[in-house]
Amino acid sequence: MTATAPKPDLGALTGQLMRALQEELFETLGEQGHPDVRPRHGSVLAFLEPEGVRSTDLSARSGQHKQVIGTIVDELVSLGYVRREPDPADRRAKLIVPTEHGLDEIAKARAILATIEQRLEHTLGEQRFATFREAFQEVTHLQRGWRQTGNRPA
Amino acid sequence: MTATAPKPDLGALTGQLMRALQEELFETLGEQGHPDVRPRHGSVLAFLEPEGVRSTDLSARSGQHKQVIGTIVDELVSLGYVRREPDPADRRAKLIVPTEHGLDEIAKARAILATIEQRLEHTLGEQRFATFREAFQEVTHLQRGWRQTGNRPA
DNA sequence: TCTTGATAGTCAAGACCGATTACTAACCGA
DNA sequence: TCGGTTAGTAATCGGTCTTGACTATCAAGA
Repeated sequence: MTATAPKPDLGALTGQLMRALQEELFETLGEQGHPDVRPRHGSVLAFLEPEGVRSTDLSARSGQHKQVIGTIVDELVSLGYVRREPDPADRRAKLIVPTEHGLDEIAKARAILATIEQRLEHTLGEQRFATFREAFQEVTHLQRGWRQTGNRPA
Repeated sequence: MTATAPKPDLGALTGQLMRALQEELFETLGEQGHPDVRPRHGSVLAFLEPEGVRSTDLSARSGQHKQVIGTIVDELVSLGYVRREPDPADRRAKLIVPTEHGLDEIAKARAILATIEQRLEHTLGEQRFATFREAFQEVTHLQRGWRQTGNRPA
């Protein structure tokens, strides 16, 4: 630790936070009976619903290509976390439905994240954390739309 | 856009923000004469100093394994962004020193990030953004140390 | 001076992950 | 029924991190 930069840029900061969150989440999940879920599986598991969700919806929600979603679902099927069911409303489509094991993972992952947030809330203070949380959400939303609102004159 | 989850978890949020930041940063860098820098190069370029920095320091600052830093430096050397110089203080060590081209990239990257931050500041309001920025930094720092402060009783 | 343990950097193999292109089957409106 | 669109799959490629091992050097002490 020679000398820490006085003001790390937003990009570096975000990358460091994501890595740190992933480390705690997946390490703890491993200790709680889910040692074989990996970060990329989050693109499916984090957006599932008990009744099932279409691959295309998962793709839109997570921002991943639908091909990537396809391979992730393949893995999760063979690991016993989800199954594919035909969508009664559209014969082309399939619903990705969580199994019992999948529902357990989803619940545990949410609990771990909630614990992390509570720890942060406790340290930062309730008011400060709530403000941060809200601003974070808004910043993410804004930045996701930079192509429209940003500096695209010419 | 079927139905957006009411409160996306901190992990998903962070991932989305990072992706959005990367898109704008590297797309703009490409338009400004640096089309061949990629996100991973940030682990070196974002932490460089004009006088040079050791690989080990870059590793510690970025959180990447030193082997990864080594390959990134290889790439940046062949792209003309940095060069390796012997460290006069330690014959084992080498200093990673930015070239003119590298200094230009670093300056432009910082300017782009600064522009993004200014845009966010303008939308959120000066006070709110400053609070967010500060809390973000603290949250990242806290989460990076979860192994010490976290729930590690047994 | 000689030893010993730690540190700087590199090599090599393997696992992991996302992007791209192309294709089939089914939908839907004219 | 024709034609454009959408859901999902297949196959491949390039990029990225992880792990373990190894060499050279340093630094501290017997």
